[in-house]
Order: sequence, then C-alpha cells, then structure tokens
Amino acid sequence: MPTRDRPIRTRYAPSPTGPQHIGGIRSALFGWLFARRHGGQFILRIEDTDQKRSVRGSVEQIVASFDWLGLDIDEGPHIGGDYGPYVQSQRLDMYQGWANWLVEQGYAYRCFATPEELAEMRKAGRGYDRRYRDFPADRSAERAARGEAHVIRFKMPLAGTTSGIDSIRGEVAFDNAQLQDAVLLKSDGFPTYHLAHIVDDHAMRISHITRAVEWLPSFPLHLHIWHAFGWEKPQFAHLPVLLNPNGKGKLSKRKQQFADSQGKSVPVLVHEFQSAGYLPEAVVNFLTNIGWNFGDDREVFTREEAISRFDLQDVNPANSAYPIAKLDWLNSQWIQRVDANDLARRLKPVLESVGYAVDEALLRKVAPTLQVRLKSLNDVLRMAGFFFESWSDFAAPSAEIVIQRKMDASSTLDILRGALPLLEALDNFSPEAQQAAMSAFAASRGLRNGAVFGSLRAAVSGQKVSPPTFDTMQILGKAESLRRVKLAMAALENTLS
RNA sequence: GCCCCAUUCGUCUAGCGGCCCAGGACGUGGCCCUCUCAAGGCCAAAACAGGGGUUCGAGUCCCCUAUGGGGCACCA
Repeated sequence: MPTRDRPIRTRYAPSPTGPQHIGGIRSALFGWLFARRHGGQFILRIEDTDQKRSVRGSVEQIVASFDWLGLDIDEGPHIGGDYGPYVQSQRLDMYQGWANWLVEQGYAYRCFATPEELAEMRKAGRGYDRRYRDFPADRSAERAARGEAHVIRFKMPLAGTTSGIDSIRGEVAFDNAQLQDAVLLKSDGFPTYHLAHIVDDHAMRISHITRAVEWLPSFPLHLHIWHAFGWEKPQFAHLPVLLNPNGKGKLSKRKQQFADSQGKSVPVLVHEFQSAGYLPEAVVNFLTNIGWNFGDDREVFTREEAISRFDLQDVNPANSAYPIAKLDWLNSQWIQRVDANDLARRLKPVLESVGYAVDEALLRKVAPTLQVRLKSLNDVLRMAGFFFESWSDFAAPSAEIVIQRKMDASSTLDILRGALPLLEALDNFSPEAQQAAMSAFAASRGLRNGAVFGSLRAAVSGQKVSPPTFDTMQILGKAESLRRVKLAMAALENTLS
C-alpha cells in the first residue's frame, strides 16, 4: 500500500502534438493545484513514444502556455531536474530493460503475431487471442535472437477481479476476463504508454497520478504492472473531462473553433484565449470552477486562494459541458479587479497589435474609465481606440452619430453652440466641474442630460458609445475637446446649408 | 457487441439520510440606478432522468432501465 507521507509529486505528461489544448490544461491544473496545496512538485514530462504523432516545437508551445497561465513547473525538459531526462524518447533503454525484466520474471512474454494475424483476430470479433502467452521460453528467446520482429505483452490474470482506489470516485472494480494482454514494448523498440508511464512515474517519484478518465479502463492493467514490478504504487485520480458546449462529445481538439448556441466562436487552444483578450487569471479561475468549487459560493478567486482549499477528493467525477459563457463574465470581473495601471500594461500590446504607437501616460489615464466596460481586453479597440488615433487627424463624425434621439441637426447645433462658451469658461476642467456646468445648461434649456452629454460625446469621441463624456474630455484636454466640438459644429452647419 | 464511469435548474455547481416544498453562479426576463455602453442593486422563471427497493425518513444508500461520456490499437 502507498504510504501517505511521501513528498507530493504530480505530473502532466502530454504527447507533443502541437499547440496546447485547454482540456489538457484542465487536467494539468488539478494536478498542479494539488501539488501546490501540499508544497510538492509539479513535473512536465513529454510522452513522445509515438514517433508518428510528434510535432516539432510542441514543447515550446506547451511551456509557453503554462507560463502564460502562471502555472509554474518544477521539473521538465526545458529546465531539467533531478529525475531527468523528461522526454521519453531519451529514456528508451530503461523501458527496454524493464520490459525484458518482466519477460525474465514471467510477467510478460514475447509475441510474434504479425499485423495481418492481429487484423484477422480483430475481424473475427475478439481481440488478441494470447497465442504466444504460453509459447516455450527457449523457443521464444531463440526466435528473438534470430531477429524476428516481436512485441512484448503483459500477462494479465485470466480470471477474478481487479479493483483499485480512485481518489475521486472510490473503489473501482473490473472483471479480469474482460482484459487483454496489452503490448508493453512495440516491435520498433519503443514502449507503449502502459509501460513507459509506469517506469517513469516510479523513477520520477510521482506520488499521485492525475490523468483524464479515458485512462480508467486501463487502470487494472496498470495496477498489475505496478504489482509485477513490486514498486510502491502512487495514488490515482481519474479526472473528468470537458465536453463540447452542447454536452455532446469530448471537447474537440480538431475543431479549434465552433459556434455555441449564441453563435460565438469558442476558443479551445491556450493561445486562442490569449488572443481573444482573456486574462490568464480569469482562464485559471474559469477552469478551476468546473468540476471543483471553492466551497463557500465564491466564484471569483485567485489561484492562491484555490490552492489553499484544493483537494482531489472534492473533484466532481462527472464530465461537464464547456461553460464558455461564464468565462466572459469572469474575465470582466478580473478586469475590474486588477489595478488600473496593471490593466493599462495589459492593454498596451492589444493597442500595439493594430498599429497604435501607444503613449503610456495617456493609456494610464484611459484605463480607469475602461475597467467596468471591458469584457475582453480586445474591447479597448472598439471602446477607446480613438484616444490613440492621431489627434490632429481627427475628423468630425457624421451628423447621424452626433444627433441624439429626438433631436435634429439644428437643435443639436444649438446645444453645441450653447455648451461651447460654458465649457470654455471653466478653469477647472474636471469631469465633475464639466458635468455641473452641462447639467445646469441642459436644465436651463429644458433638455435631457442625455441630449447634451450625448452630443458632446459623439463630437469629441466620434462614437455613439464611449467612456463617460466628461472623463473623455478631461483626458483629451480642454483645448482638444473644444476644437473637436467646433469641428462637429462646422459639420452640422454644412448639413444645414 | 462487451466493459468501465457518470446522471441536481439551459449551463457550471452546493448537497456526503432528517437543517432541502433543494442553495449559489452564469445566461435569460423584469425593475431600479444612469450621459452612451457597462458596472452595480433588487426581483422572477428554471433542476433532484425514470422505476423499484432499504429506512421512521432518500437528491443523498442499493438494484434495474434510460441517457451521456469513455475504453476494448505495436495512439497517448
């Protein structure tokens, strides 16, 4: 039985198949949270034993994704560690050694069945018929020595049941008669997952194997392999997976975007979250809320707060539809929560990405007006991009934008004509002072505030929707604001003549 | 086909036999606030898959069915 007091070490062991998918992060996150909770280590190991599936550059993408999300890795191919190498293709001799050891000990055997024979057996409806399970050891060794292609298979018990403890769902039992003699070592000398992960998890002192539910069916196989080796077993936690937003099928790796019920496109790759303007804090918060909950109805919390409460036993065993709509809300919550200067820092690259030369001082003034208005960092473009356009190139907006509801060109012109000298007379151009003057003006003319404020908003921003009018004018400055009001007046005069 | 796992509002979830005529959140609808857009506040509609047991008592335990997910590769 595993002892409870060994150091907590968990790992994420992806295949290097390209950009990091959010489903993998979800699984990794729970292992990471658990390790951090217990002051243990979190390890990255690359499982590249299937040569055909390996994609160059994958490790860099995976590491970049973890970096962005702030999930720190203690040991891995990019940083090394005491139990390396952390790439399976660099550990081949270990797997071969242990596979042979299992054969020598009688726990495994060489199988010379050809791919054609296997295909026939499959067609016949059943799996591998164990035809080499009891093949004489001397003849087996002889054929291998002659260089005949073969794999090594594990001898599963033929009867009885195997049960194991899953940290999330408790005891799980399997009928041994249903299980197959799985391949441990392929004919190309590479191990399968079944062999490799056990050799590595043992060598790397992994205390808790956290992996997706699709591994549950091979759990009994793994238990027997651990037993054959005689190694202390880790604890196992088979994590639920993310389903598509409609609840149908596992969240796809192939379809990178698809429409949810609102017709929005849905990010599934980590870099897509980044480019869609989500904060990493929000993404982590979002993922943490699926299949686990904070415990006191809190939905918004930091990763540190989550660490302080996380336990694998509290993970909900059921798979869940990908509740992507909640991410937008969470993102807006996080945008409101971060410090305004921090928000400015995060907004800068977004503005630069569309070609603005960003004045940081200006951005720091704009950011506070945006905190309650952005769902995504990218919304800054639509809401406040005009601040970063060349001011001298500012063109008066069309009358259609300046003229407010129930107003016309001439009444709007009247408003601007009346407002201009009042604003000009202000020594203090604070939003409060502006608002006091403009409210009084509106009242004196019997106008709605909206008619006055809205005309000014459009005049100075060129937009129907913007940050509050008087904040906008303060940021633009009195001179620039008044210049724009005059521009709008001139444009309106033109439409009237 | 066989095996495993799961099943509470549309969705994410709380609930580990009585505190539940089921709580929170997102989304949706309404109202309030309001210079636009938001944010915020208040309110509303909305669920224990079905059927059998066990028990004084079941969303909570057991069984069956249904549905969903996964597995049955020399992929992980």
